[in-house]
Amino acid sequence: MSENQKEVRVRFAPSPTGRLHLGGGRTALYNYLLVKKMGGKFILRIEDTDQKRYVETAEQEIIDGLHWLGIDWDEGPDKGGPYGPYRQSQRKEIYQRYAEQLIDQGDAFYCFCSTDRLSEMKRLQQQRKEFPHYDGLCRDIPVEEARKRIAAGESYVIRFKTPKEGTTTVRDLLRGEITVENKTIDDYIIVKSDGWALYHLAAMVDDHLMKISHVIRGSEWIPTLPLHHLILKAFGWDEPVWIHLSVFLKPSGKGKMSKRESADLIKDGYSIFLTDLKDLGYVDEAVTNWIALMGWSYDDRTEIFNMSQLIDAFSLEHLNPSPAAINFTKLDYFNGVHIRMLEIDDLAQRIQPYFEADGYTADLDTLKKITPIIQERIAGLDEAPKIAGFFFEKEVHPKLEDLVQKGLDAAQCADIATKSYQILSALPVIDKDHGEPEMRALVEELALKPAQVFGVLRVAVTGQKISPPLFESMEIIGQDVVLERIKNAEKMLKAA
RNA sequence: GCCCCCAUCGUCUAGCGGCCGAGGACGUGGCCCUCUCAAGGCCAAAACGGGGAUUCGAAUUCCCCUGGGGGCACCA
Repeated sequence: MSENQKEVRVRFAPSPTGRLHLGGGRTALYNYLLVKKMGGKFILRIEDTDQKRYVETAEQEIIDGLHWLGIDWDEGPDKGGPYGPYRQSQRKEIYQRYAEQLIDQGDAFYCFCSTDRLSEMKRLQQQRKEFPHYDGLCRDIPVEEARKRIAAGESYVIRFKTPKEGTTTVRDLLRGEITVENKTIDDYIIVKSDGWALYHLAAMVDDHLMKISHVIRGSEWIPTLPLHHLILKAFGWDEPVWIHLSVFLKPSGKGKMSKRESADLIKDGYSIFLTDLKDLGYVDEAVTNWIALMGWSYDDRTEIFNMSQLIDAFSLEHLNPSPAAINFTKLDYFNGVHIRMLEIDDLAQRIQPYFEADGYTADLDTLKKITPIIQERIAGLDEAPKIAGFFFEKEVHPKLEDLVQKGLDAAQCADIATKSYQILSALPVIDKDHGEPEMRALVEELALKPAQVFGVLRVAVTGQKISPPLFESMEIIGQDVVLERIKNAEKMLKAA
């Protein structure tokens, strides 16, 4: 296989330090779409070299979140693969070996500077309005001497030896060439004093060993891209195609969302965390569609996509490098659209947990009858019990003020209830053919507006001013219960 | 402070030199439909940040400014 037609291999490499959010989900999505589109392998790699920040539950949440979005991988910690292990914490020796190689080649050096000296150095530099960077004190300590000091027990880190002259240019697929002066690239630490490699070394080593062809990652990596290029060059390895995605900005467009702001969002029914979105009533199809379109587009009009359509349509060329503000109202729209596209049985099953969460015992058979009449009325799965919970209530408790319709008084509404009862009780059954014609005749007879007559019935039968279509609802509730509820409303109105 | 990235309606975006007196979508306003609420249909308001340059011709190319964002850890 020649250079330009090697297999597409991409990776999503999250750090298990927190929760999977929108930005991570999108990065994973684009990686996944590329692979599915081009044919190739998707690798999940866990970057857990920092044991201090490790969060026990994070890895599982990442896996759950990705699965929820419909993303799956070919190689990863949970499935193995030919280039494992896929958890960096299990690859410590590999990184040490490559770090040694860099030392031997003269591309890295041992550094014995104390953190005290380093922070003092940084303080002085900032005072002089310079950018904080390593001053090079240990840069030229001969390797033999350094190894003696290490043998004597001195603590050390390994730093990459950056050239101080010239410039480095790296090509990013959507931004073109990025050039920086070498003197602005610090002698970054690549191995910590505890022996663990840092991202800059570990990721480059793994990407090479795992034969990654395209690196799609967040733009927060652009500043260290030249360093990564230099590291790859020191090893003599091929470079992947670099693709740096834009960041997500808060809805106002002013900056990234802070931890605090992210936590506060939930109060408004939104969240940037994937697993929260599910609980909030969003369907995965909508979330996938939504994040796919923040930073990528297909053409000037198509925007409703399911996963397979996304795969068909995806191309790197349509990626957009500019930062995008998160627009939750558009997510609500996508959610409504995708909910309306679901099959009845599917939707019925998906709303069931939300009824249970709200304390209703909702059987699937009834749910399947309700689903068609609420499908286009809910913008989120969580809204289903709010609008249709009364179907599972033994009795409803309408408010008198709701029962009395605009332009009418209680006595008039009581009369409507009385007459409705007579009409509906005389029917063999209430369904889509029996009930509405007769009731419309009553509207004529009383010379009232449909809304007034149906309004009394709606509140009496559902207990709510807002409900799914009246007659379909009554059919599901059943004639006996409907009549009982009308009778009850009639009593309330007469007593008023 | 230094380095880097980005720049079309409020927001997400189409546009890759003439098809643009700038298209779509969300949201907003109005109308229609209508048993409530939705959904749906129609209409409207709404943008190329500024200045130079290149060109017969620039939203599209180049430069400067401005604005916004990201980075500057023994985190990723």
